[in-house]
Amino acid sequence: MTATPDPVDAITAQWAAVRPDLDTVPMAVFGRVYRLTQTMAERMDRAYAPFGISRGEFDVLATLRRSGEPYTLSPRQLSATLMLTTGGMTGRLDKLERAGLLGRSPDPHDRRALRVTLSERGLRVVDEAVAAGLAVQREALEAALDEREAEQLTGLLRKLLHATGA
Amino acid sequence: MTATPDPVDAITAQWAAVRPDLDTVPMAVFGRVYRLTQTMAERMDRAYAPFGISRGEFDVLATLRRSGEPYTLSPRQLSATLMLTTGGMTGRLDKLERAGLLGRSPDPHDRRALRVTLSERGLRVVDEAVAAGLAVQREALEAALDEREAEQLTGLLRKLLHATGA
DNA sequence: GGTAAGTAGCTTAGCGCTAAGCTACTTACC
DNA sequence: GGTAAGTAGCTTAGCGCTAAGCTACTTACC
Repeated sequence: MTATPDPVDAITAQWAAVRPDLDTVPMAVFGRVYRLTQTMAERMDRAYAPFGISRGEFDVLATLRRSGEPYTLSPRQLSATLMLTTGGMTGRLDKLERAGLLGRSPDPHDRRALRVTLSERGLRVVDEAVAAGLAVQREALEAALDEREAEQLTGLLRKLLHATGA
Repeated sequence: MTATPDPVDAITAQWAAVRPDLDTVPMAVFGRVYRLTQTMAERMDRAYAPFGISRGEFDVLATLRRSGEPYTLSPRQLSATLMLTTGGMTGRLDKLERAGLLGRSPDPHDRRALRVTLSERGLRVVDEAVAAGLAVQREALEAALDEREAEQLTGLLRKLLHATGA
């Protein structure tokens, strides 16, 4: 292992010292996955901040955007896609509606349901924000890995994600 | 790409359809990192539940445990290691102290400071819980990757973590 | 057409966190 | 020894989430 050690190496080394019976390979992988999520979360927050939205709010706008025209989904579809309770989704939609980034209208076919639609401003904001977010991620990725390695990493993560039942 | 597609492949495909100008490689990587954290978080919660502790509380006990005898650190050291505000740490320590898994005592050299020490029960609990948690992670890892791949993944993640400033 | 089971979106209580600010110290410097 | 700056741990207000439960529907089946 000639690579520069990182905080996770320090943690596994500590465990190896006090509990040499433990296999530290799993924590070497998942510890880094967890920390990557943490450190990137901060960076993404900063990328979306100029647009006045949080990561969670971006996710709502992005889900509507990538569903294609007319950029309309139900709160239920959104909460299912984003693995969020309906209560949590109500809060996010309230904030985004107040900010004028989307609108809620009655579903013409089901009187229990609503249709959530991106506003023109919402469309503009998400189109700029997604580019800003991708730029931050690409910067981190390209600073660390070449194209072949990035592809390799994607493949390994896909396999692992399958095994965790995603 | 002969691998079975996963939910992240579906998302990148949707983006490619509506915004073909975007480079989806970064989201293919970080989207999976994020989802892995999410799905494993649920599994780890279930692994620690029999011991009556949450993931966050486990992290406190584990940090004390791997610091070695006498399993003592200050609240400040703990909150710095776990990247948590001191207010958040106060709450975790309160819960763990009430559960009898650790104790707080005055620092003999600095009257502002405290010393947090694992109780005997805390030591037993964390030793069992760390094994239970590792078993869950090992199960997922071994179901997905062979030894060479796991090593490769660790190396790629270490590089990427460096680039995100960890 | 009537009724039971299911679903959509919302409200509420509670949880764990952060940001800000507090008191009680300790440290550095004159 | 006095004073300014720094630090430890705590409290409080506010945030975004979940779990549970609600009303207003829709669907399936007799």
